[in-house]
Amino acid sequence: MYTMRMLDNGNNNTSGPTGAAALSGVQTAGGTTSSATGVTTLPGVTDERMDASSDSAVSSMGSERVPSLSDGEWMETGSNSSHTQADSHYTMDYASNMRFVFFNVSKYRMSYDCSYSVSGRNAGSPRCQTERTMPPVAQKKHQMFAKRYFQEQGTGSPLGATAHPTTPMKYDYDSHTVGAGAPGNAYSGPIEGAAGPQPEIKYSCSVDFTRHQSGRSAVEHVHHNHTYHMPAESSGSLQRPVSRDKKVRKSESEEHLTRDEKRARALNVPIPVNDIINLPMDEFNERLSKYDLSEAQLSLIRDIRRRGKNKVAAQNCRKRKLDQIISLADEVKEMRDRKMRLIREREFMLIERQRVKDKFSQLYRHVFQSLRDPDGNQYHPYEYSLQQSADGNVLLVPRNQTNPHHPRSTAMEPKTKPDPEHKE
DNA sequence: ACGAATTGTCATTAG
DNA sequence: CCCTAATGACAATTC
Repeated sequence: MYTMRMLDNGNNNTSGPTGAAALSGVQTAGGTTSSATGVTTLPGVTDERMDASSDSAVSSMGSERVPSLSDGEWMETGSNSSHTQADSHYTMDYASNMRFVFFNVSKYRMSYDCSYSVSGRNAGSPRCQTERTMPPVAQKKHQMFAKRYFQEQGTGSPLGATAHPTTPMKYDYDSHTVGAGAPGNAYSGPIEGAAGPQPEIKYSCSVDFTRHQSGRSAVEHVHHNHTYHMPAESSGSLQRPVSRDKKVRKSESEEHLTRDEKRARALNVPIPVNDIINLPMDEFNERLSKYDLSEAQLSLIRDIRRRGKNKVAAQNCRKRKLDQIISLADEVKEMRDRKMRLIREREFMLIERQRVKDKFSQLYRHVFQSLRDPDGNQYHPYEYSLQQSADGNVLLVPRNQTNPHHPRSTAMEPKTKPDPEHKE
């Protein structure tokens, strides 16, 4: 029975001391595993080889990332255009589909309602006794170096020779391969609302809606598929929208293959890519055990599974990040609104306070002026003031007896409310 | 040509 | 210990 671990071992064997192949550029540099896996092993398959190179991560990073090798190139043999029609259609289809889902989220190729985690798969994962060695981590720089090295040298990969430097790499990849979730969905909430009045929020709806359209011909637009993609089927075939027109050059099935699928096909991997990626470990291992797979195949399978899962994870991660940004934007808006409310409330309270103050002064004057000394004369406000004692009684206090610490307050602004009823 | 955005991948960490 | 999700970083590509 094969396990991922065994796959790793397989890599080790093949690629040497570094262990799991795919991961290290060093390995690749060594001209071993992956490149061997994806490319060299399959001499007869020219397309695949191109694919492998175009992919940023064939089983081992090193050689495969040859920018010059464009998927488009090998997909569209004889065409200088970097965009195959298939690509164009795909892009448009996808873009338009997601676009109307909306906002930035529309940018994500996979549907987001899929749960963030695919947990639960580990549960039944069988343990392998063989040692699993994480590949010594090759630094990315090194990996890239390796890749470029091959590219420049034209060695280690057939691609080097055929690569067309000016041909933009074309991704025919369909994320739906991963079979992640259902389309259209989450993110139906208007971001605009979230971002609210804050124009500074970078993620505005407008950005993407206009994207992908420019530069497309009217003809291409015709083929938009405004339906949501369904999760990939177990068959492993990609769910890229089927282009309904003219490209008949290659079989449609072939055109819609992802890079990994092409690689898998090149190595005659008997298990659908979708299954490789999505099957629970136990089922996955069970499936692997049914075949007698070469190390190259096992290595590729392992990489496909890893990439596939990580791709979904990355998409979820980005979606989540976007969610957080939106959420924070909402929070900011909410706080701003609250601040404005509080400011208005404060202004109201200040006005109210002044109003009560004035009213009190008026009452104070009225009470004070109504007081008379034994001779029937009014008390002079400079000589007396009204003060409230602790028990609530209002006292008429001579100014000179007031608390010296209190600045002589004007009669019009007593500290406490006088009680006309309790004069002394 | 240039920069921003998007996407896939790798490396790493944590559960 | 193994597997996987999460995530930062990078590179390629697109717009």
